[in-house]
Amino acid sequence: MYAATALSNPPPKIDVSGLALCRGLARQAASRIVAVSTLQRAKAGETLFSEGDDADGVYEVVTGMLRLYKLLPDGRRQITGFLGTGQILGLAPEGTHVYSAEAINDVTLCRYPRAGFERLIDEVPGLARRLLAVTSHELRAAQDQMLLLGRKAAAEKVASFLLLMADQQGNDDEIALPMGRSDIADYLGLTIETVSRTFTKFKTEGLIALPTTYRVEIRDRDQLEDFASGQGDPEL
Amino acid sequence: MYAATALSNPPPKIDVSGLALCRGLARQAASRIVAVSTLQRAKAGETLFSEGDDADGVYEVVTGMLRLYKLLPDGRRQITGFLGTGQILGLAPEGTHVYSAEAINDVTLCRYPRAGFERLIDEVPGLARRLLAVTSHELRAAQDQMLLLGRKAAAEKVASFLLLMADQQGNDDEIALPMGRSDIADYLGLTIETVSRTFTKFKTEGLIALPTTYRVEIRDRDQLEDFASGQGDPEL
DNA sequence: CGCAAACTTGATGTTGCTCAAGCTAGGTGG
DNA sequence: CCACCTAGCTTGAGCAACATCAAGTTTGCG
Repeated sequence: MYAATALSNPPPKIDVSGLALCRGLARQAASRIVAVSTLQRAKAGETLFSEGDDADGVYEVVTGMLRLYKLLPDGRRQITGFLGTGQILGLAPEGTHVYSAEAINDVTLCRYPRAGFERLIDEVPGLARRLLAVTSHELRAAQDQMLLLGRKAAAEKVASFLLLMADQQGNDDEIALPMGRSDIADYLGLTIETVSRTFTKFKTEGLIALPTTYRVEIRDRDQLEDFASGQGDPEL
Repeated sequence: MYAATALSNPPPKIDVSGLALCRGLARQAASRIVAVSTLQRAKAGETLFSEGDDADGVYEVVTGMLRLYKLLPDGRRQITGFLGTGQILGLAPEGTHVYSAEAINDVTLCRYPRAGFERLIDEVPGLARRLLAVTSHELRAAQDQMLLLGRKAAAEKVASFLLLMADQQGNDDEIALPMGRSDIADYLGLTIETVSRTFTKFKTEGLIALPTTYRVEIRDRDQLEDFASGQGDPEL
């Protein structure tokens, strides 16, 4: 089912049509991009690259999930995003990565080395535009996250997070959370204790169920959406 | 001195070479872009467009300063950026603006209407790539801001803000703050009272001087930088 | 079955928010 | 030209939300 399974040594042909970076491009354009790409794997917890490293290429997540983050000198961490299948990372026109990237679980990636990729941007029609769409979409997500971090209360942050995850995963009310509580806390600008307490509160109120620590079931999406937009019942 | 002054009815020729959007493009490419552009002005407090509006075009700030922001239904506001001379806004590949834009003081803009601009992206060599650089740079700023909003304490936020403004303005220790305290508060995820108290504290400690409400002089950049990166003396 | 890591729950503390007065500067009209 | 007026800034006192510190408890793995 997963490409990762099929890939277990030695890696066979990639399913070209599935690469998100090529979505919307002509067949010939897509095949030129695929030509420079290589598959890469990372184990859970492994670091792909760190903030400040030379950007050696662009990556696309094939399976698994990554966390992107920035650190303060004293170790405080802000996770800027969780990336799943089809999402792009590593675009760094200024030459160095501005965030670190780690695998949350085992991850398969498609890597486009910098050298070849840079050339393709100018040569492959539509590619620059496709990348523009990708970064614009990321920018939009970043702005939503700024609103969340700057102006939402803890319960509103957690509700927004659950709905975002549900959205990313398509399936409406059964969410997988591959990341731990401390990743969630560092994504929402909270502590793990506050995240945990809020989960418990939502469970007690019947908004969600927690079959396991890493799995959430949405029970009352409407009320969760009210919370996420700041209209939740403050009594709860 | 300002283009705004020179422009007072009727607008004369634009100084093409000064348009930031065209930076790095060939002369002929630049002139095609300028051909579709029009000048536009906005008074202090005026709204350029609101979140959810159809994106009718791309803008470049020529003089003055804008605030970009998002709102929650109950009126809580998060300012996602302050834009000065040479900065681009309004790129919205999905067709609608994802933030609102207002003039802080009187502003002069260069507007590239959507219709013509879309075509140019495909036709003008290097333009798509130039736009990619612009959005990548914005994305970088957005990620810095996420770290600030999620993980920095009040004094660290204010110190970071002052240094950012100093940076944007080039001149090292005399900063103009065209925006009011409530704009600063909504940018940093604080209240105006906390911003005001922190300014007073920095002044008392000799890190800054406040000749007027809208003007800051940096007196001890090193210590301000320590604060901004979270290494400031917690005793202060 | 035992161990360690991660999560949950509880008690207490602190930062920054809220509410409430003053204060100041800039603009207006007498 | 000056006094007034108002919007915005500053300052203060009390409070609430979330962080911190400290045990327990669960989960998954060897």
